Amino acid sequence: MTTQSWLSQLKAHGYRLTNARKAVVEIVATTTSALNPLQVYEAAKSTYQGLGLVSVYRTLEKLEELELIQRVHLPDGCNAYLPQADGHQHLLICEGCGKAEYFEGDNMEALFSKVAGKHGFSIHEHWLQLFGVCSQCELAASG
Amino acid sequence: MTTQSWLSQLKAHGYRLTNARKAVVEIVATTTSALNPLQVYEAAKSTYQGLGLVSVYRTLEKLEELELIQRVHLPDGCNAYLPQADGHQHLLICEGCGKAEYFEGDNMEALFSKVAGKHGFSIHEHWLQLFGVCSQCELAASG
DNA sequence: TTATAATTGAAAACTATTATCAATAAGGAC
DNA sequence: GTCCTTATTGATAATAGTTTTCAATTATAA
Ligand SMILES: [Mn+2]
Ligand SMILES: [Mn+2]
Ligand SMILES: [Zn+2]
Ligand SMILES: [Zn+2]
Repeated sequence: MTTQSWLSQLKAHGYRLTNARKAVVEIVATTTSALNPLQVYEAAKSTYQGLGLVSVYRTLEKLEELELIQRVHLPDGCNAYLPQADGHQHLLICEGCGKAEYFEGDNMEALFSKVAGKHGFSIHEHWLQLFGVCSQCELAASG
Repeated sequence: MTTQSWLSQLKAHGYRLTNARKAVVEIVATTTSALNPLQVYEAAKSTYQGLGLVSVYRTLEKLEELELIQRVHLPDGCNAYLPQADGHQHLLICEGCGKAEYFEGDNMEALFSKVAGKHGFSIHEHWLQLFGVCSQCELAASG
């Protein structure tokens, strides 16, 4: 289970397993939509009542260092986090419910070399995100 | 000239042409790299000494409403602005000097329909940004 | 069980952005 | 040009989000 594996990795890196960290990891490791620190705090507090918002920030920072989560930029905020994808993947995000899914298999090398040549840049990295509506939200809207 | 055209558009929408607005427009309309409010403020102050940071925020807000500028998300900040592209274009950004250029002609319909089918989403929008090094920075690094 | 040091939450500090407000000045009427 | 109206201004205060500080707590190894 992801939660346990993340806790093991924290431990393996010398971090102690505290109630605050367990509660935060439990939320972030299993979320299907990107969450900001306040959203994590509110969700995790129902598991561990004594949790402080500061510990959420601190734990997110560590999870990001360990590359277990990644920051996601959205139209209405740029500090939301999601479990990190394996390898090079891109995001597909539902504008209705916020559900985020990764996809891979973009093949944009041709585009990149065309643009690189035309503009005289050498390209190192790219961001690609798709926004749309998931089937569940589609149904909810039409039903 | 872009600066004049932007000022005309502000005027056409009933906004008065003030020193503060002129100074901000002059900077933002001619920049080649995305600037955040503080950067605009500092650059524009050399034109109009009395400028207040608040007026930069207010002017940027209006320019965005008039679709003369657009917000750009970067790895180290999400509140930078650039003159808006004509039609649907994407960004190519230099990691060295911040120079931003637009490009068009991505053809990603095949990718979109593949992803849409596989994930059961209907796709409405996409973000694509390329990061790299421009020829000038390349030279500076090697020379 | 005990000792140690990492971790905690509360509070204070900081930063970026927005709202308030009296003074100013742009632009239309004359 | 002068006058009038009111949009706009910059200073200031307020707010929101995030980080730092710090004494108390607690996870962990001895
Ligand atoms: Mn890719
Ligand atoms: Mn496109
Ligand atoms: Zn949805
Ligand atoms: Zn460059």
